[in-house]
Amino acid sequence: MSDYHSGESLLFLTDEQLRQGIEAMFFAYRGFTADPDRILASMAYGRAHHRAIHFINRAPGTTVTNLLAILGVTKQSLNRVLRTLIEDGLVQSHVGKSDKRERNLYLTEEGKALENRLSDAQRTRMRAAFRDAGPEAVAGFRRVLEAMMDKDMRRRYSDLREASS
Amino acid sequence: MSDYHSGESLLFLTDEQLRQGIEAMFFAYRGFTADPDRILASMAYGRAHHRAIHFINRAPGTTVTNLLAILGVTKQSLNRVLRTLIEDGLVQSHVGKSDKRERNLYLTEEGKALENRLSDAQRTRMRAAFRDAGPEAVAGFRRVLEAMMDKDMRRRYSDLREASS
DNA sequence: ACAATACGTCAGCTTTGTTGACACTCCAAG
DNA sequence: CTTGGAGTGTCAACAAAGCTGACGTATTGT
Repeated sequence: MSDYHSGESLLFLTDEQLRQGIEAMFFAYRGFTADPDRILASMAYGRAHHRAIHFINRAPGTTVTNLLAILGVTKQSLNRVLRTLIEDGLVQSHVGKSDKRERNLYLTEEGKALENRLSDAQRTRMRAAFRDAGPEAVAGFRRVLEAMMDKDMRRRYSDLREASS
Repeated sequence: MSDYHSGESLLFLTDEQLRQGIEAMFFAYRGFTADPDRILASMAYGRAHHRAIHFINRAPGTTVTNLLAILGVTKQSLNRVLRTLIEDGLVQSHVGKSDKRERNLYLTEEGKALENRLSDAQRTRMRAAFRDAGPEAVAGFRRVLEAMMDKDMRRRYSDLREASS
């Protein structure tokens, strides 16, 4: 079960290598969320609020249904988070212009300020990691992560990339 | 705020590039946990059980305190998970030989069987991603992830790598 | 007119994390 | 040999964030 093409240069597909990849993901994801988590903990917010804020900032005017699909949670779960953000004046919900059933979500100035604080913290770590590893490593990082996504998530990820052109 | 050394080849450190890295981590981590999650959902277990099982398998005989540090949760939280695993006969807890305060944790045969099912699912996806991306991309992936870890987590990660030699 | 869609909300449950308090065992140092 | 502290386990209470199911309302499109 351990060697697939013994002798060839497929050593990077060893079970041991794969396990190291798994553990690297686990430990790195912890680092990845650590800085925003610290900021959020000082307020009444959690990771779920961060995610909502991030993607509303990324795609201003997005609808609830779209956000639901991106975040992969239930309506009820998102709604709880969204309601507190709206009550606290970080997010605005406007009735859709063409389709009045839809709500278009926007960050307020205060919301943008928090988004900036959070993603600044996260970007700082990411920037340091990218710089340490170098451009080729970053390209590889991105390639592996993209290959690891579910098919629909890969589509949404690509959509977001194209949207920012 | 967007360009740091305009003109140079540091385009990979653009805020936009960093944000894409952030989103890639988010979507990829979802894929990363999706397969084991599906298996666990069919039992009475969750991700926390998976993590405990993984690291007990990785370092048989590890102590509770060590596991606590690796997983980064509280004693009470881990204990709840560990207790159900012991009750269900997946994990054995032996009183330490030299220091009888410590408990050395081991997987039973049944525990190993579950560990195998779970990590098989996870490895399959990881293997596909690694193969798609190629060995150089994998090396870059690992380099970036390692740079993204907290310092103590990086140490634990290296320790685990060395331990399997 | 009617079915489907988008959204919000109520109620209840689960997992996994948290604090705080307390007890027990055991090791080591005084 | 006593005593302090480390390692462990457990009780209680709570919070964040996910889930299902059910229901209501507004709006849209057929």
